[in-house]
Amino acid sequence: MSKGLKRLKKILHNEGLRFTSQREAVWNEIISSDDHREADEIYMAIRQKGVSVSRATVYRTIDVLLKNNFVRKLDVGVGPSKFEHKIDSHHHDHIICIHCGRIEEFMVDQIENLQDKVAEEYGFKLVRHIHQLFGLCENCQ
Amino acid sequence: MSKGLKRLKKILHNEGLRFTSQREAVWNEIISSDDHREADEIYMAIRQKGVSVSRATVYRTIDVLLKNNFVRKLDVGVGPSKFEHKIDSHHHDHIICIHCGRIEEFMVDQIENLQDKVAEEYGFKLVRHIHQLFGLCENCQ
DNA sequence: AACTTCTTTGAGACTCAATCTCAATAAGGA
DNA sequence: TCCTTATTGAGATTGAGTCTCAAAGAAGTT
Repeated sequence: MSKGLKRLKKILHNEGLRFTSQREAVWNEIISSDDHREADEIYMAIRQKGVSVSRATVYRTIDVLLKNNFVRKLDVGVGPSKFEHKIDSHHHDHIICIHCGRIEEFMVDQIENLQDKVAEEYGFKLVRHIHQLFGLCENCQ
Repeated sequence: MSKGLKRLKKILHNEGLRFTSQREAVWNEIISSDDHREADEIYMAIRQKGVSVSRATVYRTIDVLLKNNFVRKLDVGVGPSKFEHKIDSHHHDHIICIHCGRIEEFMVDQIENLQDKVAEEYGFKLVRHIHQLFGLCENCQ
């Protein structure tokens, strides 16, 4: 059994959930790509491969993965949310082209530290953050 | 005529739009509060005051104000977007309690500068950004 | 003021991502 | 294998936001 599958089983076990072929298919599809994809793209990709699954199950499985921090949800401000797996991937934020939709990832330690400081100042216990830069990429200016 | 009303007329003129009582009412309602309110709250507040306006017009007017940078849209991750006016208000980002919904504003020059640097690195011309910290406020921990 | 043109409004239909329903199915422990 | 309980899926539903289009109204022109 692959390392990834073991992780999925562990997550499901921790949540008291059952291991099903649908959940396995969603998991496999999500970890198979480093793209930022919407739920429907993931759903279609699974069906393309001949596995039977419903949209509802895709959304439900993504919710479980989100809750367990194996998937990151990305609201790009227009249209449906996008998702990316977090396996072997360190934290990063996004810079998004408002014209062509291109998404690049960035990570600046100093910003992360300043965020922590802000949270502390306001007495907040930080859980997550959204940091997205919107603009025009070099091809769209 | 108030300074605010003059501004509204200027915006409308610049966009080639007409000055109407509905647009005036939406504008007045928005600048009358420093809260972060959703479109429907603004709509209800206007009607409460006896002014007749439709939801569609509230959304349409907010769009005009957004486009002209007199209103900031705030997606808090759950439920409808919230709006706040930007009159006499400098730029800021938000730290949001995921339990009670409390919203505080913060602004760190250093973060803003680092963002500009990131955009430059990636060849992006920055248009706007979203920076939201989610966590538990002191009362909800 | 009256006329004309063209924008705006509003009630309600519509969109669409996401969630919910509930009967049928399947996981997994005994 | 049986039994209990979670899961699935087709389709209904939700809800924020947008669109439609006939009627109302703004603002320029005479």
